[in-house]
Amino acid sequence: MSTPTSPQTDPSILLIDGHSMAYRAYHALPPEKFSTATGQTTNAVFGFVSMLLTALDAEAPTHIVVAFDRGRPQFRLDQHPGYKAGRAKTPPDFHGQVELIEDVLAALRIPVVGLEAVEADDVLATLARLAEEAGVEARIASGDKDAFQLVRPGVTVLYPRKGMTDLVRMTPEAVEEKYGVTPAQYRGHAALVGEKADNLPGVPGVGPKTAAKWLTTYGDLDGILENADDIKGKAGENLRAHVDDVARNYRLNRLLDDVELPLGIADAVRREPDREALGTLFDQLEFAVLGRRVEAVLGAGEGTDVAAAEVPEPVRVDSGSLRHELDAVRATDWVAVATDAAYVLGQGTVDHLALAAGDRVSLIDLTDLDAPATDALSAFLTDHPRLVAHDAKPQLKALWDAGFTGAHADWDTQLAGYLIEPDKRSHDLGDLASTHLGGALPDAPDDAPAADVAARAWAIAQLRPVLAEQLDAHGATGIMEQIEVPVLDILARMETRGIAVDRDRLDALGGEFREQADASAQAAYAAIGHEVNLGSPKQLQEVLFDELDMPKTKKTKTGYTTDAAALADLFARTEHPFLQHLLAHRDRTKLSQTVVGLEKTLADDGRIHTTYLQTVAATGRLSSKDPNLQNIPVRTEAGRRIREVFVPGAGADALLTADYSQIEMRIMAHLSGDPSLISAFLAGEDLHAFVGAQVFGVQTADVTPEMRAKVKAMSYGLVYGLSAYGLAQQLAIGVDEARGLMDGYFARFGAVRDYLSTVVEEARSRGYTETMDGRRRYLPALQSDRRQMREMAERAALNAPIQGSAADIMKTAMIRVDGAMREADLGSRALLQVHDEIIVELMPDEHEAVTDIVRREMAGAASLTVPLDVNVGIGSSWQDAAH
DNA sequence: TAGGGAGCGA
DNA sequence: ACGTCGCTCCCTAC
Repeated sequence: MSTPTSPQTDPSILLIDGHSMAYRAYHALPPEKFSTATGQTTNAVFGFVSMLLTALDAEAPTHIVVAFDRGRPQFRLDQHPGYKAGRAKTPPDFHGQVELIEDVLAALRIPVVGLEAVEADDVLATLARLAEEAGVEARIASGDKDAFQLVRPGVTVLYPRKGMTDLVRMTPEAVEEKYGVTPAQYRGHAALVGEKADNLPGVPGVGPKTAAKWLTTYGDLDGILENADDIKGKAGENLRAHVDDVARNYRLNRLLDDVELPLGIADAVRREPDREALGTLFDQLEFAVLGRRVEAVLGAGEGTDVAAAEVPEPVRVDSGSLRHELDAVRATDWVAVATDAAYVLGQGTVDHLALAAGDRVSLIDLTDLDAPATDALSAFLTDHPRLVAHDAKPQLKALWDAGFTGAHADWDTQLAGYLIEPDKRSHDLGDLASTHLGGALPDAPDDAPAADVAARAWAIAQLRPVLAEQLDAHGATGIMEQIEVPVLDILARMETRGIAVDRDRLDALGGEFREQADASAQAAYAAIGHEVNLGSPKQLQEVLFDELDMPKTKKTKTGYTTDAAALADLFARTEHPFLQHLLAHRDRTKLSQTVVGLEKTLADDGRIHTTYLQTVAATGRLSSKDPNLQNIPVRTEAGRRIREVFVPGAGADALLTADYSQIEMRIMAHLSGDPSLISAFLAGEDLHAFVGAQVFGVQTADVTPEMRAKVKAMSYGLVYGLSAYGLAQQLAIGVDEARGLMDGYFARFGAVRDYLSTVVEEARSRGYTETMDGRRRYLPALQSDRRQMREMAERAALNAPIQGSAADIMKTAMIRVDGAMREADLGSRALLQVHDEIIVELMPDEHEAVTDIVRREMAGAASLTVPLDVNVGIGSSWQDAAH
């Protein structure tokens, strides 16, 4: 498609009637199918944006403006106070969507015009005239038929049909075809027929056909009115009786093409979108598919493809020239490294490696290097103190696999992007280049994939100083260098090592769960007399609510929930055995699936190698995938049996688990400075019993298990921004009782309440929250005037400093533990991290030393006003090591 | 193939 | 409307 900045031989302007198109979208798309997690309806936004993309794609305009109605149409109201009266009130969820559309347009850098007292179509009519005078083709996208009067050579109206992406091109010929009148006659046509939506009645009994016939006979409306007396029949009679109405309609439906505008055609030149803002916005709107369409339509910075234009031709390096090349880049400050590392069948491969420093880019074909050159490169990757990569972790693993065992990274542009914008879903190099370099990466030519490696290295080299400066501005340089980079290396080693699994035991367990699941399914079928897919919520709803006529549960988007809590509740009411078997089946299939997932990822070396993601959790936590080892069951007896299959591997003789005790509550005590909470931790008492005693006004010894459970739920809930309603829901108690509990809590721990409200207010005024180590999370939604979004952001603001500080502490602990074990020359290594717990594989004779190290280094990872207690256990399996 | 429902963990 | 941060599975509609 055409590029916004390149000169065009055929300039054209796309003029969009914002309100009419948004309104059409609102009614064209079912709102229930377009709503975000926060409950925001987005059907109008979605429809508008897809229409916009379609039009941009099809018309490739060089200029664009969107006009919105604001205030009231003064000129028409003056003449006809009833103008647009009686129109259905705009639905409440429409207005907010117009704001969102304006947000999208701002991110796309599309100029928006909204004038008090002037309707959008008058603005468009004026712009169409200006365009014509400037020799610019105009395309008007409008759902308002009045626009048809503007059609002429050089001015086309795009009128939406049914779906939003089907735009009919109304040229002069198309208008004649459809209405039997010329565009110039269209106003008269509309005046005769009338417009219900605008409360402008026409001549009774005169429809499009008659109006067209009269207009062709008499030329225009004046001609008709002059000859009104000659027109026969009922229609003629009606016309004579309604001449005033028709004249009024004609005056009112004229679009003004001479309103004063704040911009001209030259100001409407298309500009590069703000991709960063657009990404954030589309994330919020949950427009994943549309986001990709934007890229397809707008191109990833096509036309300003700085990277493509400027990336220097790489120097091809061979064994003979390698040393010289390494010396050349060694003399520079930072050196960017990129590879084509990939994993195939659990084995890392890497064929090409590119280095970039300043404007010099060199490309090395690793498969072509002789042994001395390989050694030289290996030494370089080991010793150079300023290597920067993008998403270094998988590349390091591949390089280690390929024999470059000392390869390391000192900086990572992906981590930098993450620290700057932790809420973003992905941090592709291409995205960073678009955002910070003003142009996208060139596509890799199919015939020369290695050229892409060179371009990536070059982009990384350009990005490092830019991102380093931003990191500084965000106060995140320390976190990058002291925490994230060292952790990246440790994670790479943990992943490479993996954790050993007793395969036979895992298989046996899977069979056992499968059998139990099948038995439960059979029992469930028997209870209702037929088979049904127990995994289908839809079919379950039919059974429960239609067939068995049970009371309806809480609504979901597509029906009524069949989740475990609802099923348990239904069982309490109906005691229908089907429910019990269904719940048991759910339970067992879940466990069976977990086992299958583990079996699938169990590598030939008898170990499972998860992948930790360091740049996805907005709070600073890690996540784990393929498989996720951070959600292995632990709460039920059967679930814990899965933990028994994780065992020490060859050479090791035990596993050690070490976890922080109530780290989030301790951080809460520290950050709030609440004296009661602090003294509870200092006294080393059972926290929940202590809090229970305070809240219920009894001795600690008299706190019942029920009281303890309630207080525990509340304490943790507070960290997440729990409401009285939510607490009531969870504890199955009344909202009043829940509120009483919370009041009692805050009466005793007042500093906690103060802290929580301060956190939110500070975040609101500064724009971000901060962990103890200064890791920020930006929450612009705190300013939102949409309550639901704002409250969600407020809860995130409550939680982020606490969850994030815990994450920082754990990362620091991992670095300290790893360092201490190496320092002591121990062979034991950490294998897994589960947020507040690490799992270490113990070598013989190292149990005591590692236990000491882990205790000391974890407890010492932060200094709080309360102690950081660490529980340690050793055993023959993950389960056995639990304490 | 993408999104929803469900469920596991901290 | 009503508790944060994640990942994975299956089903279903497209």
